[in-house]
Amino acid sequence: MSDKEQNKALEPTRSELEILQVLWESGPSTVREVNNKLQHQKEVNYTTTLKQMQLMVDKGMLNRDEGQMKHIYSVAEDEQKTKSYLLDKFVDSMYKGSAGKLMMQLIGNKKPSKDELDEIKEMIKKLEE
Amino acid sequence: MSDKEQNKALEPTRSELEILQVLWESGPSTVREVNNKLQHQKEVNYTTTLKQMQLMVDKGMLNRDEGQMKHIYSVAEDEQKTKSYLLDKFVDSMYKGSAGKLMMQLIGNKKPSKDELDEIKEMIKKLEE
DNA sequence: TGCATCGTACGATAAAAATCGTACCTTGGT
DNA sequence: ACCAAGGTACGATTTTTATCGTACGATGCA
Repeated sequence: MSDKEQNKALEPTRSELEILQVLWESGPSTVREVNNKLQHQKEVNYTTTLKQMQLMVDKGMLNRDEGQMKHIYSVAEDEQKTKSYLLDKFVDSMYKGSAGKLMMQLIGNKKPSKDELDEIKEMIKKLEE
Repeated sequence: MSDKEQNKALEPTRSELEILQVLWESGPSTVREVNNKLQHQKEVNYTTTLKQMQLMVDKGMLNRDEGQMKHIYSVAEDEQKTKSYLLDKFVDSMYKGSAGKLMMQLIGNKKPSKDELDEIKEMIKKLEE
């Protein structure tokens, strides 16, 4: 797979991302299951979701198990890999690659909980060793 | 301005974001200046950038000073406001709103420099007070 | 004054993304 | 064997985003 095609699998469009999120959350699913979850957020026709997921298979973004009539779809790329990729792109484009700047903003926007803060401190400690 | 339209001014498309970034970096500029900077990243026709920026004015995303022949464009929304908005959306959709989770990932991805780590620790300390 | 240069306006079009209708297949129950 | 229910396939279309060509107005200067 070429780099460009490779990136296609990592650069979901807005509605592709919605589908990925359902699959990340629920694990391998049928189209109907995904569509049902999507209905919670927006109105969308079953065949629209079906088509969308078929296209995602073509792009290598999803895998499909055609064993049974109800095909089972699962994400092709590792969840973390995709999220890392998107996060990096986000940091690079919005904060010129400075993780620190983003964190400043983040802490200002959403106050992390005490538990989360502890976890972060833990990570920092490990990094410093 | 309705909420939906309001959000339009805060939800740039990919190429709109490229233009915003130039303007954030350089301040108010002419189309030619923006286009020149864009050329560093990709090949794009002058009139394409012009049209794009005109559309952005229509959306309320940019302001335009037509005082001289060379119109001067500037971003309409505050840079921080837009970035906050996008960051929130990103955290919400990718990390279910957990700033902590994102930070963990961030620390794992881009090893922040020692200085950045210190800065972060400083912020955490302040938050805990 | 004529003309090359650089600017805007804007319709047309291309390309990408999203949506939907319809045809048709498979399965289980009666 | 039939049919209702629910599945896939896929072409067509709509909507959104991106790009460009061409017309035409301003300006400066030989």
